[in-house]
Amino acid sequence: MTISLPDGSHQEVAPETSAEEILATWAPDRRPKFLAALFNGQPIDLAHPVRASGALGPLTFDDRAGWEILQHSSAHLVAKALVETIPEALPTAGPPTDEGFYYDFDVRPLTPGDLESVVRAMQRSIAAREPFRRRELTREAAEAMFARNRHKLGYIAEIPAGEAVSVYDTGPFTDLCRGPHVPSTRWLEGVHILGFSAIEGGAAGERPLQRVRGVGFPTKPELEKYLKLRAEAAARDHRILGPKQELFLFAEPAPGFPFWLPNGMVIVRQLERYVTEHLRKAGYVEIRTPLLFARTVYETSGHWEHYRENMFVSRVDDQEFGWKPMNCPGAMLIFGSRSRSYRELPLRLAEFAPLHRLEASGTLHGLLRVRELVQDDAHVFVTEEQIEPELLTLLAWIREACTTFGLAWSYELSTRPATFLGEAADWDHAEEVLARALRASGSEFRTGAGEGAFYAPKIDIHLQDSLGRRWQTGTIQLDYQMPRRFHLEYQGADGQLHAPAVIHRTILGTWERFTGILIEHYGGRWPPWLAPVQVRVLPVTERHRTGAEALVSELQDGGLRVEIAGSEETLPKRVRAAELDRVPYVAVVGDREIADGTVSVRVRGTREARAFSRAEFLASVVDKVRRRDLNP
RNA sequence: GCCACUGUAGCUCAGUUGGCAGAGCAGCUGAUUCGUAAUCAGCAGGUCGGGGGUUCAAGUCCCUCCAGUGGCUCCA
Repeated sequence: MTISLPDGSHQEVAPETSAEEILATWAPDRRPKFLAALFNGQPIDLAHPVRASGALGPLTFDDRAGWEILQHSSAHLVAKALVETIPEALPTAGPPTDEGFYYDFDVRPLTPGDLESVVRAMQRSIAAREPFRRRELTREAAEAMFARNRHKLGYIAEIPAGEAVSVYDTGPFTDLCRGPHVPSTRWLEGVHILGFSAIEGGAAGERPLQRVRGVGFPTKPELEKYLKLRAEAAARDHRILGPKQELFLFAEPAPGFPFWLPNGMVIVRQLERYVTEHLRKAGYVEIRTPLLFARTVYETSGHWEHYRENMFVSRVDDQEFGWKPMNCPGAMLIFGSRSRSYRELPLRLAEFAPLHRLEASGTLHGLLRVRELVQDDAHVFVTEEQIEPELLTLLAWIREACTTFGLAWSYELSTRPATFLGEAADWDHAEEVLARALRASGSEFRTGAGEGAFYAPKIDIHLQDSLGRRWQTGTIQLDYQMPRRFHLEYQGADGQLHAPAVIHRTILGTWERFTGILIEHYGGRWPPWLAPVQVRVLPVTERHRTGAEALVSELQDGGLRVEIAGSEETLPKRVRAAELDRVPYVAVVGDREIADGTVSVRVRGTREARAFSRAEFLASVVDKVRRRDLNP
């Protein structure tokens, strides 16, 4: 038998030689990293005998496939430990996920105490270095083995006839599994249980399954590195940092409805200003339409049929009024309020109005998922020919915006959902136009099949915070439905009446979610242009207050947001407080500074102070702010 | 909305088998007037998430509601 290896070399081996032996001979020094193998593109156990000529390569934790194998083996370990702890538990399935693995059990609700026992059982198994052993059974033997577990019987029934039914033994525990696995539980010493929760069971009325989630690493130090990163992420959580920096808060009688505090409003106003500057340049006009509309408007727009479960509805004089969840109906009514000419198009109507969405209570999540929100929204009414150039302008703007904020972004093309307005052919066309614009702008994108809005397909912008988590913010939707439903038309150059298309779009998305992401992305270290307080002035002693106040006025006259921290506390303590508050610039004024007209400036994150002339300091900060630099 | 868990001072937390509600930080007052990450002392701050129940006695046990957290479902 001839085996070809990844470096192009070949080995002649006897049949039934294990993958491990072949790979060990091929790369003895790297052997400890190998946790499985790839034979002709198929992952296999290292212990698996090779029975034919072909291409063989190793899999390590650094390969995606190897990573998944380790996650899946970790899931088996959890199942083994849980069944040891609760013998009547029925394991169902335990696949790898994007961030690790889970295993679902048909069992009574778990308690934290159960989890502790499970962890101990896992540690015992790891210490015992139990091998994962594959066995292939007949279908009948497998059915007999799992007779007590109807979930497993269901999986067995799904295995195509003719395909082997394989199980893996880990010590006395046996699980139905296609494999492959790591050679032994020794590989799982970096396994960590992230949590447990109930999930929807199979059929209605069945008890929920209990899901145990975790993540595995081949070694403890790798796990510790991951846990450290998670701790950092927790420290950046906007739900903690936001109230701490007095940006926003939530109160019990208003679940999902944010309160913006003075510091937070500074940031929101800066975002607003950033967007409106662009609106002016890009030919938009602003409108403001009602927050409530009678039900009939939503019947026209389709919201009543497709979005009502997410709407707040109020009854007024025996009439139902819905709080608007989106701005589109108002824009449609304005467009349709008089006859329109093609000369008015593209008509770009921007509206930053509060929107209300009755999000399910369990989905609320700080600023990232709220019930009252404000989008940097606009509706652009266009002719067919104007669509693509407009889309390209928008994509360029999004690129510019993400660069300004220092955020990484990605696109998702969300296509026709299960229930939708209009004709499938219109949707196919709109989806193609969006895809073409993305390609023309040189952007890569994923496709979210069925994720579109009920009235239009969309390009969603996903932002990544610095810890790699993804959030949807901006959106560009190409809609042929709503203009028709509102009977909108314009008179073309040909004298005929035509229906416009409308592009619904946001750039930053909502102030709420975008600010939440920024808090986590910056970890509270705001760029100077966004920082609620840009400069904090510290007089060394009370004698220097007048000098400090003079500096404050000078900086304020220059347009900066400045505050003074008087001498009630010692200087080192005030410096510490400023550093903890992440103030970009700390300006100290004492005898020396007053004598020579300078200011001693400590830039956030640096340990030493530098002397500037007052004018020079003001000019440099103003410049950073004007250019929207990311760092002070 | 579903399942589990959590809720004690502004924040972080302690509070034993049911038996007098505590600490640190923040805040306030006073002293100190200080040179780049914590000066000292004192004071104040609590419907123990809300309501109901068991008990001689409830922060602690039970029921219920609310909010939050994690997942699920959802997500223009």
